[in-house]
Amino acid sequence: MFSKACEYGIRSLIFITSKSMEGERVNLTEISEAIDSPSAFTAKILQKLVKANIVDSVKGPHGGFIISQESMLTVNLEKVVNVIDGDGIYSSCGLGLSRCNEKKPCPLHFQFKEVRDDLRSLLQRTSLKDLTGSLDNGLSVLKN
Amino acid sequence: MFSKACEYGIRSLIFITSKSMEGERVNLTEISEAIDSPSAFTAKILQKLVKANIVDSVKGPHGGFIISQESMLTVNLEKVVNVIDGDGIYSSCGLGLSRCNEKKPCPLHFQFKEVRDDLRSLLQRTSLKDLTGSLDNGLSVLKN
DNA sequence: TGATAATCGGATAAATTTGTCCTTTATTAC
DNA sequence: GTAATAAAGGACAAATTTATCCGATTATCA
Repeated sequence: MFSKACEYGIRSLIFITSKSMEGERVNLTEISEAIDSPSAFTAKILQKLVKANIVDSVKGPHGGFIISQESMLTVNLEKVVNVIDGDGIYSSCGLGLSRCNEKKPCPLHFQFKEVRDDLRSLLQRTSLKDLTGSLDNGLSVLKN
Repeated sequence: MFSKACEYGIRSLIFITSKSMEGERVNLTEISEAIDSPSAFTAKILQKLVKANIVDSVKGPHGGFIISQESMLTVNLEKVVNVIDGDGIYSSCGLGLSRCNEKKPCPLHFQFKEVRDDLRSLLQRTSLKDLTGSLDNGLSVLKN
């Protein structure tokens, strides 16, 4: 569904958000251990997210990544997915046609559009903060 | 969403089904032209679908691919996707955790499961024949 | 029975995604 | 200011997906 990069990106952000709520910055090592991801690869993804102003980074000792109170409320998964994977997953044709729309649909267009729209609205209405609740009280995990 | 291979596979099957309803076999060249796909790559995918008994193939002059009346009714997209891409798209974790379930869910598990289940049920209830109707009366296309 | 038309199957190549390594740059603490 | 620390960024490597090529095999028809 999502790329590996996107999966790592979302998991990173959830972890960072969880720590940021307590005012703590987390560094790359902590992140990649917490979410069980290859650290150098995760670093690349975080760079993208920093450039997209989703997360802030601080260099030097006690540096790391942090998300502002505002961002954790306003940034939703749609934006995150869009930054990493692009908008293909909720906008492009299920059968791979380059121009598929109501006027010239693929045979699956109308049925598929519903599922795609549902996915999009799920991603839209889910903020980073929404995802940390279950994590913090131990009802969900970021690795296994 | 689906791999390129899967997209080509589904489009191929829709085209073959459409022709098979008129008792016509179609060869690889006709298929890859009709759906605008690389023919050698499409051949590989069709091999898989032949082995999975979704489509029949006949070698030699006037050979080609054909789908039985029974198959076009009983084969649904879930089976096709499963043969080509595996069942990951409707069974595996949205955030990439290897073991994610109600007991040990990822933070997105329950919301994501709904969309995934909707996708699965769409694929389950859609047979190959279902997809040919709009194509035959020109209301949908397989390339553009 | 031979020529031909078609799929089958293996090897290989190109492109993309995933992942690593190393140097540079910025920050903090001493 | 200097050393230690952490992200940034570039180059490269591995793995996977996408795609091509070609010989082998099989079936049909004249």
